[in-house]
Amino acid sequence: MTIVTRFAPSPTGYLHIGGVRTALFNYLYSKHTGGKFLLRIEDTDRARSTPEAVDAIIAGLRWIGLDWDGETVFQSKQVDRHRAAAEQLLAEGKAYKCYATPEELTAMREEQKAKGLQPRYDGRWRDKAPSNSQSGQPYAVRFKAPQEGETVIHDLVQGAVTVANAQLDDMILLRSDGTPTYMLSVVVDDIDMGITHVIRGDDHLNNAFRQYQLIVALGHAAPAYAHIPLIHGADGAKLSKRHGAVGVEFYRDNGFLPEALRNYLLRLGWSHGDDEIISDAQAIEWFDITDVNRGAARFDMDKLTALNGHYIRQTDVARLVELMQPFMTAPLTDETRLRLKQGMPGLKTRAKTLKELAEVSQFYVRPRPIPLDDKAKAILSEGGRADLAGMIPALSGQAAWAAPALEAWAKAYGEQAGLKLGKVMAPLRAALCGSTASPSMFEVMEVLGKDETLARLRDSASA
RNA sequence: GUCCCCAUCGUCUAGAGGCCUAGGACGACGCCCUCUCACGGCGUAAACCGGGGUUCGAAUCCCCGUGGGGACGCCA
Repeated sequence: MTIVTRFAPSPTGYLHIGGVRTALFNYLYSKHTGGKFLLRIEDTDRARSTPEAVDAIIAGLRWIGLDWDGETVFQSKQVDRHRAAAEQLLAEGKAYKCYATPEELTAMREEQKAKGLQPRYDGRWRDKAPSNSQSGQPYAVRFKAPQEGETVIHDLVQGAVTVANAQLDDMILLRSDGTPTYMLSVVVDDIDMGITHVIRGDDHLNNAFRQYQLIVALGHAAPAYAHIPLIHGADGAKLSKRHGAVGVEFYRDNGFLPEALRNYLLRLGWSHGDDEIISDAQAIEWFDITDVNRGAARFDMDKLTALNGHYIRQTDVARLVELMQPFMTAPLTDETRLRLKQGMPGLKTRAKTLKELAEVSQFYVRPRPIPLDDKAKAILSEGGRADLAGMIPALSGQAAWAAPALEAWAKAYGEQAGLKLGKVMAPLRAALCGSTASPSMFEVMEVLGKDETLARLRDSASA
């Protein structure tokens, strides 16, 4: 049997980071088993679905690198199929018409809550034929769910989960305006798409019982279910908008690498011994849905950031220069691009995000005179300027302009001037980089070149 | 409230009854490397929610409690 999984987000504005993990698990499981991974947009909530939101989901999946098989399915285009399924159940006596109004049902639920009961439909139209007064009125179609016994889901993650059928009420299949509900749509679409494994957030676990019954009523075998725990925020509650960074675009726009996010998300609720850095190939080889933990995991930005730093260090220089460009304040010229490529080995160990990488790289691309931060200014005013003035003539005569030669020069100069090496380097750093943190100054001087180096030093010495 | 799920360092986790004096990673702290900041290396502190069982033996199995989470829509 070929395994077919799907990711079925509803387009509500952005691609939720928890959704990305769900998609990742679906993707990985299908790849691991040599199956297919499908995408279905659950856009049946006409009020909330927008083309922009659909685009955000697709762009987000592309960015994170989760490709799906076949055409994207839009649930809204399948309504005829959904409605036909409801009609079938109605004809078979497995569903019935309910004439209760929304107001009436709200009142019913209020009453139940007041009595401390679980609010649920009381089946008032389950075995009742409409009277004459109702016959022309709008009605909803409800599923005639079994009321006795129990339903058990053998969940691949949660294990056997049992619920008493008495707990489940008769869900609505078709609204009074004739449109299908989510419960009906998922089931019909999963059948039509040949989904064998439903891997989704465990906020759907309760729904699974109803969907299972519905599928069986429609005469099909139920798929295997795997309800994975939700991602929680630092406070332990379901990750939501108030936690801040919930959309994938946040991570993309703040300089995270897709491979880092993938690796991080994979390790949330799943592990392979003590392995932390896991390649895509290893993930596909090792991942099994039954190994996913049952407890929810909290999202830890620090760990993601550390992982991102690791992947940045792994990434080759040329790719980093391209990736960091959107974070640069000005477009690169041929000269600055070359400097960045040459300086990148020293730059990339100093940044954990592309955004930071762009920041620590600024001094290579800024036009003279480069701005100095407060600490750099302090170094220059506390004697640094005079030290620089002394170095400039000596450096001007330096012929071999490569890091090792410059280091030899600096040591010799320090000895001769009675300055410790650190004392020689600090003003150079301040003048050349405008700060007190930088890559090795010898490397910086080499990359900048003699002319630019001396020009910057003169800028500061004379300021 | 009712139903369902969960429970190992601050966080992510390893752990399938003896391998556990509980391992790794992030974070924290200290040291080393060093022209600064990073990177890297070394090290320290830090956890089995509580109570009962079962067993020769329990982080691992069972029960109860407690705590946390999720679901209870003519939303998806």
